[in-house]
Parts: sequence; structure tokens; C-alpha cells
Amino acid sequence: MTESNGAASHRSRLTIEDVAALARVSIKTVSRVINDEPNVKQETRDRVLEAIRRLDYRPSRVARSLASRQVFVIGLLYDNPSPYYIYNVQAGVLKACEQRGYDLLLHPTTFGNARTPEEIVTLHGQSRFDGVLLTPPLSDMEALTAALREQRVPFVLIAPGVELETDARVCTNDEAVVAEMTRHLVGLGHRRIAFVAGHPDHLAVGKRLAGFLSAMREAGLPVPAEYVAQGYNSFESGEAAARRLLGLPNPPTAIFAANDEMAAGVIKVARSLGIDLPRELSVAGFDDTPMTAQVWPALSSVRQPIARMAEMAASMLIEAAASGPVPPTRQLIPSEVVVRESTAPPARSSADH
Amino acid sequence: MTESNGAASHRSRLTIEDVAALARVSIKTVSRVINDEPNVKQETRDRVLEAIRRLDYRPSRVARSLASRQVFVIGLLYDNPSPYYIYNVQAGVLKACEQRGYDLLLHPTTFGNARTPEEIVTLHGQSRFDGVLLTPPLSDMEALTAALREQRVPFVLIAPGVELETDARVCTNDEAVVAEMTRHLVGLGHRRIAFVAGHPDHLAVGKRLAGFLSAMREAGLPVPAEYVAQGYNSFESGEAAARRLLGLPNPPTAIFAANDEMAAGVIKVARSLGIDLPRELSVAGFDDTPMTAQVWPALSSVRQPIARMAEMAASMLIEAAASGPVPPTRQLIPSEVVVRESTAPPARSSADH
DNA sequence: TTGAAAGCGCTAACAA
DNA sequence: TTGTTAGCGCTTTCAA
Repeated sequence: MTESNGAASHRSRLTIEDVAALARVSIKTVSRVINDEPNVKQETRDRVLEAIRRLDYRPSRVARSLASRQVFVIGLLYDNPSPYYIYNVQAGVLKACEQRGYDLLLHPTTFGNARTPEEIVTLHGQSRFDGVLLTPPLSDMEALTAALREQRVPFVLIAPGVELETDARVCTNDEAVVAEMTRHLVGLGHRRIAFVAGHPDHLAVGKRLAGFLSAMREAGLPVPAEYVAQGYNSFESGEAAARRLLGLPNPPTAIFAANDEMAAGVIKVARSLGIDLPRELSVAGFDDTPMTAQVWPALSSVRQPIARMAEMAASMLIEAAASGPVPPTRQLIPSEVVVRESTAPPARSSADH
Repeated sequence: MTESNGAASHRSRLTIEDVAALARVSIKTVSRVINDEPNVKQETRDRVLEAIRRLDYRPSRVARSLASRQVFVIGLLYDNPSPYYIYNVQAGVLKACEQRGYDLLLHPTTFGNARTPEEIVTLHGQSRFDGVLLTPPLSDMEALTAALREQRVPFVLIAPGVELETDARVCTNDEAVVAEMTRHLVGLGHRRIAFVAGHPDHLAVGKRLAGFLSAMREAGLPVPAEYVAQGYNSFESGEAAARRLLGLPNPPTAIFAANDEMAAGVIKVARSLGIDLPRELSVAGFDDTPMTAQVWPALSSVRQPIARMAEMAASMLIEAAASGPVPPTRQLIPSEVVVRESTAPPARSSADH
């Protein structure tokens, strides 16, 4: 003969009231315990905890969200780059979420899609997430960031190509580290160094070209126009670029590609042309994907702290989203050059040109 | 001078009441329109729709969930396999979710982790998802499936190694398609064919070995014990297996690896040993990852409909989760052999042994 | 075809 | 330190 309605015996959900009854306190006290609020006598707290344990009670997230006007979910917006990149971003975000009991909502989309801003604003309007993380190249989609600012949707940008002082963002030292890799090649004795640029929509990748050019200028080395090949981030575009570069009358002795996929394409083409790697051609990539170990010679690359950047961004968002817009701070997490076997001194005959 | 309280002007959330007021109907009628329920006069419906549009109203998912006892989220449990695999599973699940307004909750975990069942049951108890999808090898983690069955958490298994008639599941024809690839190799003239097995925790990958052995038996070809190398799904384990197999006094003329990563490792080692591919050695993989196009010679493989399987599983879960446990049906989505350049007739000298 | 009332299971604001 | 009362914004039930 319990005092609650008959439905209780029907396995209807266990609620905070059941816990309160068993612990002989009010539901507010149970709420205090659940949320680790102060001002609960230790003895009372223990009694409540014991009741929770005995009943195997799990507070409803949905009810909590409705009452608190927080959904404890952050959105992740991405445009289909490599599975490896997404995987690492997700891992970082999940790490930040896990610690705080947040969930992650995925939203793949397309860079150019004009409806994306509306979609995201709608998801937020429906209370499907508290704030959103934008990964490249979406972190540079102005129509989107403008809509988010206007509709007051909290957001943090990951590795934007263009930084605004008004936005919260997590960056890396792209330009500087590309310059460092370039100096590494120059230091090995290379003089004719070509670059395979990334997808033009991807502003952050554009910065990589800038870093390369400035380092070459500093080294006093010319970069003829035909030494900069436009790639599109894919393996195949790397192959195409390599065919062009290696077919030049005066081919480069080193090729630096703006990502590992394209660098792997370069390696494949070079080998198919019978070029002896790394003696006759050095190749460098960017991203430090597992691929670096799977090609021969093992690819020198730049290690980007993708997961850590994503974790940082998610933490910023979670901290802020509860209390309003995200403060427009800039966090920097540096990348580093990783030298492997694919970069070596040039063979005599081509180097002393 | 509106009739609502002053908070409305303070940008407090727009609610169903605002819509009802503007459309001059009750909130129940608005609810009917939102949920596409019948029994609303067309004229009334239009009036409500217009009010929704004018106000730019977006119903709160959280409130809807609390009232309807459905959260419109499905969970995806996975154990860190390849980014490529996960990416495709997610893509399939998202496709199914999108159409029905569901969201996806990610939950990476570890196969052996004894706390996983408790974690999942807790997430469900907190109403963080309606049901969950298990990917290999977790679809074969008995402690987990047992807990889900007992706690009545709706679930669907993707590609389990062992199938129970009691569970809802989406499978592919692993054994049959492996047998087909094996017959392809036999048909090319290979007699000495070795197999690199997958990770032992991964029961579904174990079935691949069975398919290979049965096809070899049918072809009347022996498979000496040393022709079956244990791999662990990684590129490096493929390299190790290849070193063993190719170092045998009587090495195979074809190596079939249980996934593409390992097959790529085999190719790398073979080339480093100066073996002429595919003339002196045929190699086949499984999964048809992008890697197949990035190695030379391009890798023959088995295309698994990962995304479609995941989409199917998610659809089953969504259809059922509203009304109870998922009916224990079995769905089959077949895989197919994809022949590329890495499989070719064996060179004379080794074939006629 | 439409609506009124009663929750869903919590937290917030305030009182004791 | 603890409790009471009102919601949060919807759906459900039942009545009209």
C-alpha cells in the first residue's frame, strides 16, 4: 500500500520524489545533493545518496534541461574533410564533454550550402544544443558566423583562416611551422622547392602557402610561379600536381604539400616515374596522419594538435554557454615539425644547378 | 500592449502559447499541426502554420521529450576501430536520423571494459537516448548485450560475429564473399594462398578466415598452418605477418588479408623485399577503403556496405524505439568483390610448383 | 474538429 | 539547513 499511484508498480519511471520519500527529505534537498550544491548537512546528504543507490535512481536529463534551460549538448559542425581529421576532432570534443556530462551533436554539412546558417539557428532554437563548434573550412564561412552572432548562438571557431577579435577561437601556428619545415628543406641544401597548395575554400590551408613563400623569400630563394601547384586536398589532386611539377624542364628537388594526402600522391607519382626517393626528390606533408608511416620513404610532416585544439574549444564553449556568449579569447596550441626519411639532402647533380 | 507578461518583450523563449494566441486557437491545436496529426480543418491548419512562420517559432525538443517520454536520440557505441569505418557508420546513422529529426549520441568505449554495460544502462536511464546501436566488436560483447536485454534498453547489432535469434541485427555475407575472393585467386591459377587473420576479439573478422578455409577446401587446396598468420587489424601487424609469410621456405604466391590496412602492410613489405607485384605476389584486402587506390598495385578488396548497414540498423531502431523493444529480425546487406591490379595470375616459376 | 486540464520530472526563487 | 511553490514548454487524456 504505497501512497503513490498504482502506476509506480508498473515500472513507471523512478523520480526524484521516490528518492525524497525514501530519504525522508524534500525533493529540493535531493536536487541539492544531485547537483552537488552546498548547504546540505553531511548526514542528510548521506541519507539521500543511500536512497539513490538503493533505488538505482538516475535523474532525467530531459526534465533537468527543461527546468534549467540548458541542454548540456554541444554541436559540432563539419564539412566532410578526412575521416582521420574528424575522428580526432570528435575525440577531443568527447573528452571535454565526458568530464562535464555533456553530449555531442554531430552536424555534417557543406561549405557552400546557403541553408546551413538557417539549419544551425533552427537546431539551437529547438534547444538541441547550447552552443556550436565550427571546424575548417566552416570556421571561415562568414554567412554562418554572422548568423550565429546575430542570433546569439554561442560558438567557438577551430583554426579559422581569418581571425576576428570578436570571436572565440582556437588556433595553431600554421604559418610559423610551415616556415620551419621550409627552412628544414633549405637547410638540407634544397634550392628548387615547390609547393602543392590546398583547397582554395580552405583559408587556413592558404596560410600555409603564405608561410612557405615568406620563408623562401627570407632564404633568398626564388619561387617561380610554376612551382606553386594548386591542389584540392585529395590524394588524386596530389598526383596531378606532382605530374605537372615533375614534368617541368627544370623540376624541383623538393616538394612540400599542404597535407599528407597530397604528399602521398606526390610520392606515388614520383616512384612511378622511377625517381629515387629521397635521393632525387624530397617530399614533405602536413597533418602527420598515420599515412606518414605507411608510405615509403616515411613522410616528414607537421603534427597538428587537432584533438587538443578541439578539446580546448569544447571546454571554452561549455564553460561559457551556461552563462551567455563565449568571451572572444584566442587560444594558441602550437604544431611541430616531424622529420622522417622523405626529406634528405638533394643529389649532387640536381642540387648544384 | 500585449496580453502576455512583460517577460515576452525580454526575449524570453517563444512558446506554443504565443503561436496559439496569434492563430486564435488553443495550444492543443497548434500541437496537432506541429505533429501533423489529423483532425484539423485545413483553414485552421493554414492559420497556425502562418502564425508559426510569422513568429519564426521553433518547438522545444526538450519540452516535447519530457511530455512524450521520447528523447529522439539514438546512441552509437563503438570501440575505436579505424576512423574510416567509424566515419562511414556515422554517415549512415546520420542519414537515417536526419530524415526523422533524430540526433545521434556518440559513445566510444573499449571492448574489454567491464563498466561499459553499466555506463550504457545509465545513459539510457537518464533519458539521454531512446536506444543504442552496437558496432563490431562490441556487437559481440555478451556482458553488454545481456545487460541491455535485461534492462530493456532497445538495441540493434551491426555485423555481429555470433547471431542470436532474439536480437535485432544487420548482417553482411562475410563468409560467402571471402569465399568468392578466394575462388577468384584460385581461378587466376594460385595454389599457394596464405591468409592474414584479423584481431581475435573481432569475431566477425574470424568468420572471414572460415570463409577462406572452406573455399580452399572446396578447391582441393591445402592450407598449411604456417600459411595462416595472426594479424591485429593494423598496418604494422600486416607488415609483421608478411615478413613471416614471405620468409617461409616455400612462400605463398598470393596473400589475402582480412582488412585493407594489413594488406597495405603486406604490399609495403613485399616491395621492400624487391618482390615484383603483382607478378610474383598477388595481394587482396577487405573493406575497400580509399587506401586501395593509394597503394601500388591498386588493391583488390571486398566492398562492405558499411554506411548502408548502419543506416538500416538506425532505421530499425528508430521505428521500434518509440513503441518498445526492437523486433528480433535479421537484415542482410551483401558485400561484393572488387578486383583491381593487385591480383593477377602467378608467375610461371612459382605457380607450377 | 477543437479545447481544458493535468501532468512529464526536474530547478529556481523564495520562505521558513 | 531545509522545504514550498511555481513554473520550464510541451503532449496526453478526456470532454465538448
